[in-house]
Amino acid sequence: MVTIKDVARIAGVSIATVSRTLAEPEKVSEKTREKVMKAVEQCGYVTNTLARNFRRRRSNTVVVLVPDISNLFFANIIQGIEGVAHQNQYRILLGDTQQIPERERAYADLVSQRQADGVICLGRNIPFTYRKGRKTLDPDWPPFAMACEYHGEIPVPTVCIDNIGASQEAVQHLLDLGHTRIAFINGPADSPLCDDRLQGYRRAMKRAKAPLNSSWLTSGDFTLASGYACTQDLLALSQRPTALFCANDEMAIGAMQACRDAGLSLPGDMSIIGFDDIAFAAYTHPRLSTVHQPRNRIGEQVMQLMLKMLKEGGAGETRLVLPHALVLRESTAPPG
Amino acid sequence: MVTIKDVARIAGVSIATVSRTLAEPEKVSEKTREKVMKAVEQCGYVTNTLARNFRRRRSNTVVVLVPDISNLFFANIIQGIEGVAHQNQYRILLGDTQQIPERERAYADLVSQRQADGVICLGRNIPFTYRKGRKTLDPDWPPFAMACEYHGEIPVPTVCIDNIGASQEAVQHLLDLGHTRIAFINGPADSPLCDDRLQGYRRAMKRAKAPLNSSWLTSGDFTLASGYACTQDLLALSQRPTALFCANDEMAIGAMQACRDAGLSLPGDMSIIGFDDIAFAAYTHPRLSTVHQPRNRIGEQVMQLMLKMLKEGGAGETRLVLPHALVLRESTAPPG
DNA sequence: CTGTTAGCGCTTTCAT
DNA sequence: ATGAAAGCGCTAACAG
Repeated sequence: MVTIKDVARIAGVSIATVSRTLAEPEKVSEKTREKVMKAVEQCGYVTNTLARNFRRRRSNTVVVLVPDISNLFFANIIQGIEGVAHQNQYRILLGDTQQIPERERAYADLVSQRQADGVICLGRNIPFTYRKGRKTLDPDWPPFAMACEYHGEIPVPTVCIDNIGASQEAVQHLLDLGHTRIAFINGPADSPLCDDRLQGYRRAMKRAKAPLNSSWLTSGDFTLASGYACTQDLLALSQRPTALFCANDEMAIGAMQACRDAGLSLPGDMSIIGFDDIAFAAYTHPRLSTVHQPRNRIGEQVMQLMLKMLKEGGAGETRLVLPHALVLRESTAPPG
Repeated sequence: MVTIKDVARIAGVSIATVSRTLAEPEKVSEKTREKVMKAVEQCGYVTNTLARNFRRRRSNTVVVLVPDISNLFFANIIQGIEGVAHQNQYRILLGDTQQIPERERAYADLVSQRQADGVICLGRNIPFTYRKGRKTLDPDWPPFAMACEYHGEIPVPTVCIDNIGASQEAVQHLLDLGHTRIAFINGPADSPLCDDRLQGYRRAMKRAKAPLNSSWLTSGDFTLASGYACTQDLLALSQRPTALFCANDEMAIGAMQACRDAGLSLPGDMSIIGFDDIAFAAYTHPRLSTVHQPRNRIGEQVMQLMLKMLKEGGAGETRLVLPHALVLRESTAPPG
């Protein structure tokens, strides 16, 4: 293996000079720089980043915890994160946690082991141990930020959208079309984000004086299959809803299938609106109306936030709320 | 920061003993082990993996190069890779290359920098420089394997399916239904995998003595939009096909939409068959017939292969061909 | 079974 | 502007 020593020997300078030339070229005379660069080329030297990171006590790597990479929603967020990371010489260590606390912990531990400098979490669990009821950030935690999700009590720096507002708008759209029997297929109940979407739903229904029927409140796990199953339950009700608001597009697409299988025509017999605006939403039949989230930007912004924390330590009580947009396509119509 | 020295001091042993206790507990007396473990707990010591990796000259990290993580097909493969990696104390550094050579190179370089021990490539490009026309593995390359894709000339260790056979079966299914005017929406022409799928298509058509019309051969880039666009072109032809074979499910779903927009009924006016069997394929209208690939297993196997190379160096001319399966759903029918 | 010791390759004072 | 030297925290001979 070619090391900095070899380069120094060939160039006839000290290893310190080689190191400087590579890291801070402006601090070295032009003549020396040339000599060194020639030597580097000649022997094919590549900096051993492992040694550098070890010495510098940081890894230029950020762990990104994803609940499930086979959930399309996260892909664009990751691309956003990765783009900014790449521009800033940072690497992304992707952890697909499947919401398993042990795996979340394992990845977060990479920071204590100096394999990573910070943690970005796209799921709803904080991957560090903390006393239940804690309401402040623990100064012992490494640089840590969340995207999409947020914590109910601890003010973790976060990039997200206004889930209450977005949800309310989606339901309002259904109400505006004349629906009042509107069911909601939400995500897991223990998620603050889903809490907010539920609140938005409630708020819209209440404001419109539409009946709130608890059997119209179901929750799935964001998969196609769970959307299908929840819809089957909803269709079996004696008081059938005429419209469905789903907390993500996958469940909405599952819901569509369940309706078709039950012989309903869409959107005539059932209006359906989703959330996220994944690419597939524009390719369903009928095309799915949904709430658009700026996924790429969410990723970019949370990585920027992380970089800031890495440089300056702490980011205060940042909560960056990015704009969403209702995208109306073909899956909603006035009640038959 | 708590280091191995602190633990040694508290436990009253040498740092070597601490290191041993943590790495090879069986080589240490039980009494010492207890002392050390207690000291570790007491001061909250965590091994600095960066220092360890530096000393051991390996990182226990494998780079996975993905052409596009927002392409669903890759997600399950990555999950397979990650699962096996995790079990073996390996980390995955995910590189979303967008097929940009510069980015592929940048990620592959992590190996020369000792940030990673090997490279798994899910795309079709070899991320190392090599003379055009080379037909053998370069011994200077780090442990390197491909999944799904493979190289036309260089015998890179690979895990894949029989693309010629799978493609042939898909087209044969269309032929069996009575179609002869079968168009093919393939992926990018410079991909060996797509070459094989084209060959399978040709073989099936030839064997059935069906007409081979070059205007029925199109290629997209595996996205929904490209499937849509290719289909529009196909529908504008005076000699319209009655069936469509698409090289992935996304393009097939795009094709479905284009057909519907053109007023065709599915599968009556147009049979469509896809490739991959992503989750969405079972939730289209009509449900998409397709070729199933064992994505999780592909990922698991390629990581196993990588582990083997990492341990033993070199894997010979391995090409592991996993079984595929035709999944018939509702999107294919006899020609109207 | 345990301790001593010599680095791994690099960055970073501190002199010069 | 450059060099000498001191480690970063850990592992792995080697000796005892």
